Amino acid sequence: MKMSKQFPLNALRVFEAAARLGSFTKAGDELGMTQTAVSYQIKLLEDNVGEPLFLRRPRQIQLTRTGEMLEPKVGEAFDLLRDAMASVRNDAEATLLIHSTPTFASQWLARHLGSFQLKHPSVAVRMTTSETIIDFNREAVDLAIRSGTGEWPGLTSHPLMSVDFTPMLSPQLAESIGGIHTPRDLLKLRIIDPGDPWWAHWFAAAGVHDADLASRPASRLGAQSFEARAAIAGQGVAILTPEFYPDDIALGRLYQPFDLRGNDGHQYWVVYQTARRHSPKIKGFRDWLLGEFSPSEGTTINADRGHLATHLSRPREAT
Amino acid sequence: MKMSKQFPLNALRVFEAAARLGSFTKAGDELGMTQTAVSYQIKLLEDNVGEPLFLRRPRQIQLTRTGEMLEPKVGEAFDLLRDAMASVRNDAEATLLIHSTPTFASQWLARHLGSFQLKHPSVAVRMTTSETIIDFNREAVDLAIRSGTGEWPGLTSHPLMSVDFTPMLSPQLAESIGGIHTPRDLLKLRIIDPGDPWWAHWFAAAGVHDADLASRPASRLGAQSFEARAAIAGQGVAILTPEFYPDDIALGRLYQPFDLRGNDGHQYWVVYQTARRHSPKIKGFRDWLLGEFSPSEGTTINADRGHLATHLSRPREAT
DNA sequence: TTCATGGATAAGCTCTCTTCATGCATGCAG
DNA sequence: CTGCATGCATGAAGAGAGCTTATCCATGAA
Repeated sequence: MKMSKQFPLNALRVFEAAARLGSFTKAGDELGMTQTAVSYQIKLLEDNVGEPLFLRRPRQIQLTRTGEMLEPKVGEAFDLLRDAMASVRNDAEATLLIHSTPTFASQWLARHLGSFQLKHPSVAVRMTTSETIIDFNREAVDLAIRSGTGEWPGLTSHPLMSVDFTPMLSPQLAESIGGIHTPRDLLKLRIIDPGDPWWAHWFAAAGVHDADLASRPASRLGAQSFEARAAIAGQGVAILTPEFYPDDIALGRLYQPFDLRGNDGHQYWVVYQTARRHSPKIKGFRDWLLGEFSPSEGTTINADRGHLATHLSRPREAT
Repeated sequence: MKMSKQFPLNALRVFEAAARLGSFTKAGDELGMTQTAVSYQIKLLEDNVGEPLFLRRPRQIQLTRTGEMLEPKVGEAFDLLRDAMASVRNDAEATLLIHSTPTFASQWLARHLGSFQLKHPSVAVRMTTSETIIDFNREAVDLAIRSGTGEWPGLTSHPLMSVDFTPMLSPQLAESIGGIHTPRDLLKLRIIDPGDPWWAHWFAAAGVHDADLASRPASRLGAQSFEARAAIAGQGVAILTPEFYPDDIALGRLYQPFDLRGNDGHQYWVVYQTARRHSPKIKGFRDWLLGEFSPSEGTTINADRGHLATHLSRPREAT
């Protein structure tokens, strides 16, 4: 015997409406079904209970004693369910869980998030960061920002910006060796995190092939922002993404000696589960984010479920 | 938009079980469905809420914050529903509503009901009476006893006893005219309710065709039991159903001068809605009642829904 | 490694539930 | 008092939700 059908749930919902409204027809209207269906469901419930719940009088129905016993509890139960669903739905819109790389979080989101809050005052944002790429199935995250190729099955991704990199240092440090005139000049200075493949990539692009980076003392700081702090403090030259430091550049704390930027083909993406693409808060954040990156145009392309994201939309500045 | 599907009820039930048991598979077992179906229902609910409710970890699932919000309320609501259904089901078995003709109620049921109570101590009997035949759709009645032909659409009827009738009077009254020797002797006495068709029927059967009943003063008392009281009090001769007065006969308060009994083809029946034939309390009462009327055999035949009752089972005493 | 566990996905079928059409009883208006 | 409107029941037929079977995948344990 099926435990499941311990009691006919739908029939109870119909009963609740019928008892409340005192009419099968009205109940049908409220529930968006015909009077016939209501009649059927009530009978179903009566069969299940083994006892009539309504007396069918000519132009009205009336609860039996049994029906009167049932009605308040059932009503209360459905109130609870309605309430539970409503609160969850509201809450579902109320807090947005964002995951980001630490760098993007501290260098970009931290400074821009305020404008999103202004636009969506009812949404509370909670942010988590990690270098690893999270699995939406295992972590409670609505939306993530990550770098990569943009191809993640089951997820939709929109490109935000390309991850360019170029050496940066404090103007004071540059002046200490009489200015940086050629890429090779950089080698006179301490290289922050010389093991970073970005350095090799950039020097190659700059035509410097004999830079002996491997022999230099390693000093991986982990997140790019730490390296930036170190560079600002004059501790050396770092290879950074300029977009992340507009303020430091404007204030003269960081200096980009060459226009040449490296790019390893990765970009930043905002990603979310394709199945949830219609969630208002997700849509809201995505649209805001894309708007921030291309004020004029709002190009957006979806990945089809389960395969191959698409991209396009030029990064704000190409090399 | 369908109001009805405000929220997916079945999905909520499944969610409740899954959240409680911490496993889709176990929930499926409890609900008597496959893991696949559980997965489907949960996804349905998540779509509806717009937010995941479980994190799918390798060998376990875990509620998200949203799921945790939902679980207690939903659990409570289903407890309420379960409780409501249980109490109604119990109550459904706990009280039995019987309707009867006043005569049968006072003359037969009143004296025998005790044995039913003994047999079914958990069932409370509430009895209503009226001369009219009640409509099961309009009155809250589980089971009725009525006289008639036994043919009522939608109802099942079992014959209890034939409604025989024969003149009865107090022995004292009989003696006051030197005893009752022939049917015609009765005409020397006051006839209680001479307009009752039973009298004409009986006199005709007795071969007395010139009894001028119409001219006698009418005195309809309504229920047969009142007429019996009057007869016992010596106020005249009444036409009664002897089975109803075994005690009065045994105690010498009523006297049946002739074996001849009239019968107009009606009998007493116990009837109930065929659809409810499996209700334990109804079955219990019916079986008890039929047992009382034929201790040896328990013949019982159902009427098919909507048509033509059947009968059989000989009344305890035929004419 | 291999096995066992637990969940997701795909496709197809079943049976519940719904609608449509109709009937019946009653109350109300003219 | 007749005719109309209201409200529920019944029966037949169709749609589609929801279930099952079959299969796959990932992980933790032996």
